[in-house]
Amino acid sequence: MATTTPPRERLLEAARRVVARDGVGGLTLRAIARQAGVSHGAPLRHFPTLASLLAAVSAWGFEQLRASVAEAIDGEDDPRRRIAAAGHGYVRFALAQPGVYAVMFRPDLSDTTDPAYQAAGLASFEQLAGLVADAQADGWHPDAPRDQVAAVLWANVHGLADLWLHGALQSVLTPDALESLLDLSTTFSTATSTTSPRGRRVES
Amino acid sequence: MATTTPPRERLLEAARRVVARDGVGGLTLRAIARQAGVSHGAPLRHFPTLASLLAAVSAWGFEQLRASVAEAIDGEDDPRRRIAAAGHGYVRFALAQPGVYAVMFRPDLSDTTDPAYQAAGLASFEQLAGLVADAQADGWHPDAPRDQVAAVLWANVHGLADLWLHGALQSVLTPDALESLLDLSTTFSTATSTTSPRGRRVES
DNA sequence: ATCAGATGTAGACAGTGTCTACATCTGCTG
DNA sequence: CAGCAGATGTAGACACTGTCTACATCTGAT
Repeated sequence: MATTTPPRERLLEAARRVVARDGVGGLTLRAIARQAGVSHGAPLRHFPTLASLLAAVSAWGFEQLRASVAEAIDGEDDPRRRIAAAGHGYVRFALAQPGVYAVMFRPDLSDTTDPAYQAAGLASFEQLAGLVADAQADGWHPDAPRDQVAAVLWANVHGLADLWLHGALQSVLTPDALESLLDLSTTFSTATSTTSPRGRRVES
Repeated sequence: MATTTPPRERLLEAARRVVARDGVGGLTLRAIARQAGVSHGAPLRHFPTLASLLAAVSAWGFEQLRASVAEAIDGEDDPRRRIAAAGHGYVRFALAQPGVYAVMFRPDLSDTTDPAYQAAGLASFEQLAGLVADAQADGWHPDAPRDQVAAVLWANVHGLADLWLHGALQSVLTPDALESLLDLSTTFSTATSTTSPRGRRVES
């Protein structure tokens, strides 16, 4: 006597299946309806528009992303190593759900004004901001604005994931280079360094 | 007696106008045709498909991107500062042409197998790889693989530009924070630092 | 002048998101 | 139990899209 899955959930799962199989190009309202086994207009009973359905898919993605990061940092104690581990968890999610990840960052597909979308995205950001705060308390870039540091770290891993999924990097690197890139990236970011380059000017 | 612009060029310019006005969502073949003042089927006389037309737009974008970076690094001598300046030139282009920039990194819109697209993208990458090689010759991360370093730097600025244009960062930062983020990002990347964190383990 | 190629037009087709009118099913209230 | 209200689904329509095809025009070389 398993409780029947509510139609909203079934539609979201159908959308995830479709985007995993056909990519964002094949992610149409009617394809989702077909995948869910309902008529083409049925999804609009639960979402006012395709963009709002995809916003819900994105919100789900942000929650999974947060879980993937949480799992990756679990067990690490050093604040800087936790940040590096978070990057690995981030990229691991993007590789596991490339279609969902693409939808999450495509404002022309997802309705980015959706409250659930914004809340999930913000929660994910604040997860990272918390890690930054811990590292700053540990002496790492203590004077830099926390949210700006978090934004830069986010951009670093997002750029890596996005370019990788785009295929731009595979054409110039070996197909297994992503792990090395991540290590290199966190080496840059979280190096124990003399914080500021104290104006080492090269006078001609 | 100005030589009449060939139809290919007029279509590309029309596409740029449309995406600048209506974003990628409004970038349809028919809207481009209307903007160019021709019938809806005319563009297909010059491009086999919409995706190939957008690939040409992207190729144009990569050339402009390269020019923007070239202009930004002009005058800088120190290799590390040239890399930082390149980042500013990169982001400046993305902000100046947000629509074109979006098309450039959207494989579901642009035909990424287009030879001109790939060539322009590769040339842009090699521009950056050259800057990396110069910095490495100057003692900056001399042992890291050049293309991997270039890929990470590219990811850093691309992630920043992409998240910024997406609007994700404006909601948590002030609208003029992008410049600060860029500086912070290059502080991370090109800091004069002890290169590796030499395994500073914190045993519980 | 005549012909070929480049360029453009207009109509068709399947597919899309969204709307509307109509059906069914489910649970509550009289 | 009867009846009703809301949730859920269906089927058809509409305007719009990318692409194809048949037909027109215009330009330049032979």
